Amino acid sequence: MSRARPHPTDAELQLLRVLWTRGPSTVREVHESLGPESTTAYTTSLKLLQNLHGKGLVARDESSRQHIYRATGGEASTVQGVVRHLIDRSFEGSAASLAMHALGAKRTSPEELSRLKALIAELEKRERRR
Amino acid sequence: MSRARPHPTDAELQLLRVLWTRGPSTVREVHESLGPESTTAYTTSLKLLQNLHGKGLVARDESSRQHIYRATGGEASTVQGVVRHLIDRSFEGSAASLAMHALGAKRTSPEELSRLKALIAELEKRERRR
DNA sequence: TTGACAGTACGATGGTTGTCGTAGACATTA
DNA sequence: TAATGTCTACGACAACCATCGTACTGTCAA
Repeated sequence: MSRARPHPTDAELQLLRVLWTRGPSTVREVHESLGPESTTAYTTSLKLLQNLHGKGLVARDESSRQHIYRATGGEASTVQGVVRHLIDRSFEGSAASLAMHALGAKRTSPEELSRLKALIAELEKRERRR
Repeated sequence: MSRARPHPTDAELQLLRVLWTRGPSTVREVHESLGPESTTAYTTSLKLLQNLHGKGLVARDESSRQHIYRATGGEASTVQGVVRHLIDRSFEGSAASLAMHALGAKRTSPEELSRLKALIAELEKRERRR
């Protein structure tokens, strides 16, 4: 039985995010995509990527000297795993509760609100079709 | 730089939740409100409550032998702190992104969807008034 | 060939977390 | 008073995480 994939930690998620947007990348590319607010050392990024590799959340191509990492899971499913865990653990299983707290926590642009409404409409349609 | 009020961890948040719904309670009351799926020892709950006390997230009345704990912050502000941190750290600052991932992660009842819609409408009204 | 450089591997460290065992203080009752 | 049970305090523990320093390996130009 192959173990379920473990969840990435916060720091790991940031690196995964780079891989999702950039596609397969070397350690250096990932590290330098982290933006100037990240002051951590190169070897920290390297180690985290290696940890992710150990967890099976990224694969790597070792054929060239510079290993090339890519995320094995899509963003949607990976993030949903993290979020689902959070919901169960801290929001009594209610996704809507988390969503509402999120909207209360930070100002959200009208455009994003529209997209959210569209998603809700979609979910309602699906619900009605049950 | 010590933060004024640190965030509770997952396990601590579960205890806080009990205090928010039950009101001020003894350790035993909190521990037994945890439900049967929690198999941890009494002293674990005690220690976590003491940690929360150390963090300033709960206060306690020591006048009687059984100390009585109560949450110092309201649920809304405390949870928002946690969620805001999560949004900044893992969702590129977008509350809507977290909200959408949350709704994608778990099925949500029509009733909850309605409440969510109401909140969005409220936010939009506020936005228009800017 | 050798020096400088760029890469990976790996161990060490310090912090946090969740968990529990045990010791000691206190109350209640026989 | 003594026995028993309940409570808090506290230390120990393993696991996990982020971080970095250092060692090792390979490449390439002079």
